[in-house]
Amino acid sequence: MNQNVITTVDVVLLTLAGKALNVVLMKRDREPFKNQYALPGGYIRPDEDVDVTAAAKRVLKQKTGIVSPYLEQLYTFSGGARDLRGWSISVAHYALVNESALRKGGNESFFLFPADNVPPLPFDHNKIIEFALERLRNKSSYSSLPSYLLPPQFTLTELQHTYELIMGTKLDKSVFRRKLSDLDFLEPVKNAIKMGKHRPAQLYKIKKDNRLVIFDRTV
Amino acid sequence: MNQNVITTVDVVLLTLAGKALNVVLMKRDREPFKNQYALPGGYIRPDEDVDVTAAAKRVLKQKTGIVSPYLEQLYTFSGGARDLRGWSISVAHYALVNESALRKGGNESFFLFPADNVPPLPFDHNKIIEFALERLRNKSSYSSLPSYLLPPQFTLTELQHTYELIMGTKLDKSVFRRKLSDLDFLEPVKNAIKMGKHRPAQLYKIKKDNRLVIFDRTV
DNA sequence: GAAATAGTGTCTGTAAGACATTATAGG
DNA sequence: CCTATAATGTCTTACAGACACTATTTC
Repeated sequence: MNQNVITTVDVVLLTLAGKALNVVLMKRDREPFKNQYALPGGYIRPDEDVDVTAAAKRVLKQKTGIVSPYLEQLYTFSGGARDLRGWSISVAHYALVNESALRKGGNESFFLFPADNVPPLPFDHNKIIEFALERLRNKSSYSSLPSYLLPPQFTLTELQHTYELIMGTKLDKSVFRRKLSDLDFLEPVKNAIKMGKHRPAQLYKIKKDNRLVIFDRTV
Repeated sequence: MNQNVITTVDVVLLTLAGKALNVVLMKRDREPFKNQYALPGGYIRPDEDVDVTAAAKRVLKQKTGIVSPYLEQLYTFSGGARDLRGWSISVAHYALVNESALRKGGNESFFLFPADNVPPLPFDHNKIIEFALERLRNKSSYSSLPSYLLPPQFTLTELQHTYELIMGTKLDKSVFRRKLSDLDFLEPVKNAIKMGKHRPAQLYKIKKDNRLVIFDRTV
């Protein structure tokens, strides 16, 4: 049975750059919309991919060179209207990476755009990005998700600023730190101090290595 | 380009029956797993369905006769291992319906099973049901979602019991009602009173008709 | 010492939880 | 009257928010 459904994956890769949340876009190397900016995406390959998330990881790696520490299925976009080539499914994913890992691991073929100011894109890619941002905002309010945008070690102020940036709200320093210590998912890194023209700051890392921590309260 | 990916939808239809959460299952009318219980599901039909959610609604209607007041995309399950026929995608949805609407609108070809005691099912259908229950539990804690399991009019005690059943926790009556009135999404139905061998109870309905209400706090 | 940021302490208001009390039906 | 449930009130505690204060570095 041939249903003639095009099956693809797209990835919304987000990172912090220049004190703003940025989306990674690529110039399409083929028709349709050749040479236009779009999300990294591609066909599912049943012979290579064990499931759609594996497909998303493969596509991200092949197109950008990046292996993200956090990648999650977002939503499945579908229909006959979104792609000229026919009725299609895109299982969209989103991923987070810290900027230095992106600069180091990436193959330089991609471009960063401020997440709140993305140009009009082909297909329904603008909508997919909106979904990703909404998911990120929601999930950040009750999890350690924003830490994937930071390097492995960071100060509490850096973490707070990241939460503030994502959620678009100011947080009180004292309240934020009280909650963090209640949530008990960070640990100070011995002898790791961030210097500056002021009192130095203790560096922290996530306790459970590289695992998303879900809180029972909001930050 | 033929990718040979089987594209399907499955629906986890949940309802309240006998003071428990129940899943609707059907006996499969074709191979594989003919005559075994499974989730209502079917192929996506690009010529009929505008998107996957339309496909899920169509499949649910055709197989069970039911049009659910609430149906939401859940998660996309995929891979070469889940279906003998080949590499497949199932865009799973979940839906809620109150029991009397199910009895009235349904075509009697389905079966109810307690959601916490579903028999082993073909494909990854047990896993899909687990996902649906987890989503229902999560979303219920901060929304009016459980009201879709109740008739259009209900008492506050019935609503509270529904929340308790879904989330598996006891709630304090006074606290629950205080929060509900703060959340301001219910309205009493004039002259609608539920009688019994005790003080009669006021009947309520959701203010915004048939719309999911998201709270900024938990119930 | 001044500037800048790190890090902690204190007060207050509000909301949640526990529980008691009153209200209103049937028998 | 008793029983059962509806509906509301009260007290206490916990936590969020606001803000002040202290600490430690560079210049």
